[in-house]
Amino acid sequence: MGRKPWCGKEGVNRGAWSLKEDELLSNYIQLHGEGKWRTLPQSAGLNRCGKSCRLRWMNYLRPGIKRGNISPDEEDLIIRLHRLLGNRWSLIAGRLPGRTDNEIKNYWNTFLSKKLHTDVSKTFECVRKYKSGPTRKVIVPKATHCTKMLLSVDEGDHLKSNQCPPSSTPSESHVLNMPNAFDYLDFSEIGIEGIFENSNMLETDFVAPMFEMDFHNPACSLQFEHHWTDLL
DNA sequence: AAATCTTGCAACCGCTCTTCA
DNA sequence: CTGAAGAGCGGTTGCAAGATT
Repeated sequence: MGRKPWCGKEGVNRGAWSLKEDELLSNYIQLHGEGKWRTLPQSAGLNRCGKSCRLRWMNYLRPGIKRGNISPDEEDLIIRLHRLLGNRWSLIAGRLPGRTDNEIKNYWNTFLSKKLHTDVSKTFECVRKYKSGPTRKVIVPKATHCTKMLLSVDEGDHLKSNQCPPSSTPSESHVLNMPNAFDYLDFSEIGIEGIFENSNMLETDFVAPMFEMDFHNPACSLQFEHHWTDLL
């Protein structure tokens, strides 16, 4: 005995919702409240899948939904939250009143992923220039402990299962497989302004889709530390 | 002006998680 | 503990509208 499907594949309306359908759904939910999505369509007189009704209500009909015009502040928040949470659209949406996970996901896929792709290229170019430049007149506050690193999602996934590198010998550690420890610093802790003060790049331009990882084990942090303090 | 391509977004699908009997 | 139902999530698709050729 399998589980019952949300709705039959045939006989229900699909595609764009009509005004009348929206009205029926809104009226029903205002009277009876949300929930029981499977049986709602029949009770509300809708020839729709319950799942479809839920989606329509959550993303468009629910009171307080904002549509379009993502403000610069909201965009900035989305970028920051995405860096922290990844593709957890519902969690990100939870921090943006009136915005839905679907809208944020669409916005990310159509605008921000492209924008950030460009920014990452700019970032690597900037880092390259910094490292190869003849004059490096910057003063960077040196952190004494590395307690946090930003890793690419793949590496983050790898490390999540091993909070510490598998080898106690740094040279054998997979950490060295990272292209450059410089790329993995959490600049918020050591002062990105100093690093880029002579470049044309703004701190706000330094945005990359990275996974933030905290090291709760101090010994573990120290294993990583020399990889990046050597660079400073 | 017509055909084709691109883009943005609403909606769908399949899966997982939670709840409850 | 188990399994079914309810709910939610994230990836993907399909289509309309605008842009380009």
